[in-house]
Amino acid sequence: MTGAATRRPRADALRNRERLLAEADAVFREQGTGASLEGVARRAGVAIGTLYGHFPTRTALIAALLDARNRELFAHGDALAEHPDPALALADWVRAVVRHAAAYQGLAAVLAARSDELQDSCHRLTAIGERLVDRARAAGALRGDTTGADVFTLMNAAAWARGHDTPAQADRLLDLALAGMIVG
Amino acid sequence: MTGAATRRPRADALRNRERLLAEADAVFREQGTGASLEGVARRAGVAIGTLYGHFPTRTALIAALLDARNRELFAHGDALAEHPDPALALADWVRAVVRHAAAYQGLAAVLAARSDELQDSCHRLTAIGERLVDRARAAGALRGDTTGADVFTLMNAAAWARGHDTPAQADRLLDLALAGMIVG
DNA sequence: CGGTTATGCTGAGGTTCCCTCGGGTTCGGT
DNA sequence: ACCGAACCCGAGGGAACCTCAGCATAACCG
Repeated sequence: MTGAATRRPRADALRNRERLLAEADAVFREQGTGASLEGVARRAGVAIGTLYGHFPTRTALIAALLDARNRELFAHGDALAEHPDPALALADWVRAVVRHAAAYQGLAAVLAARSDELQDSCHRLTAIGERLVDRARAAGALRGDTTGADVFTLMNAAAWARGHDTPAQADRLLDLALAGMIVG
Repeated sequence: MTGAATRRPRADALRNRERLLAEADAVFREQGTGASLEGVARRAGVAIGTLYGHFPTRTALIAALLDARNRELFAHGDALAEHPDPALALADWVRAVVRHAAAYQGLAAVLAARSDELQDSCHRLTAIGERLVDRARAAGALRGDTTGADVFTLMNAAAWARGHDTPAQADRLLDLALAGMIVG
């Protein structure tokens, strides 16, 4: 029943998938996540139907792009859980995620929408954040009743600001909010 | 040369303009600033060309909508300049602008783009903010080198968060950032 | 009040993008 | 070499954007 002895995926399918991911990454960096998918397909030398065959949804495409790059971010987050200074660790984490999420303009909005297709990435992300928040709180380094949700909102807002203001200005906002969150 | 003895504007033009503004306000509240302009025109009982005749650009339409409602906001801001507690005044101002800018989802992005069509509204807005910042700084209520630009960025980011998260969550973010900005 | 003229309205149409789907193609397996 | 599944193609129907040539009508004038 379950032993479906599935056939090896076709070589051209793999090629096209990689090509699409590469071009989508480039286009989204240039024009944001709202860019034309027909343009992506064109640049990848592939028909539009092929793109939809691999990625039924814009969000699915974005999710695939993120998956490919999340390993190191997660590794960094796990390492930070051992960091001697919980407050610094949390701040470092937030800044890392913001830099990551600002890769494509418009990504923050996609993440904030919390669609099913991004559940995996988001879940892991919030789990790490939650853990760092708990540790910081235990160390008495958190002001008031700051929660993991607050951290998530802050990361999204800062990532959004990075795409609509100068990065330097967005970083100032981030510093401000972190100063309000973390007891010096 | 300049004495062109211009003719009075047509009554139907004025009617259509008002109708368009009213429907645009309703539609933008429901669907955000990205809503279909053809839908707005339809709801206003007017052809699409009429809409473009009055408002050559989506941003121009938004600017007209804001103009109509900015009087009270500006009045509030001017009143706050006399408030006995400069820190409270600044916080109040930020919160008021954020509530205002969250009327339509997507408005924050439009404001952050700083197009010429919104120059008037934005200029006045930042001027009031700058004034309140200066007063707060003079009273020693501001942390570090916080600037008017920081306040502007914060307002935008918070307004964005309001449209993409729960308002309550966005307000928590705002409180956090204000706590980081204002010396208790 | 009718005529004149500027002002404003209309809606078809060119363009871009979205997404689907039937038919043709190509690859993996034998 | 050949079968069948897996995959690719691209036309095409929708929606929205924006323009523009021609028509309608409101303001002005005598």
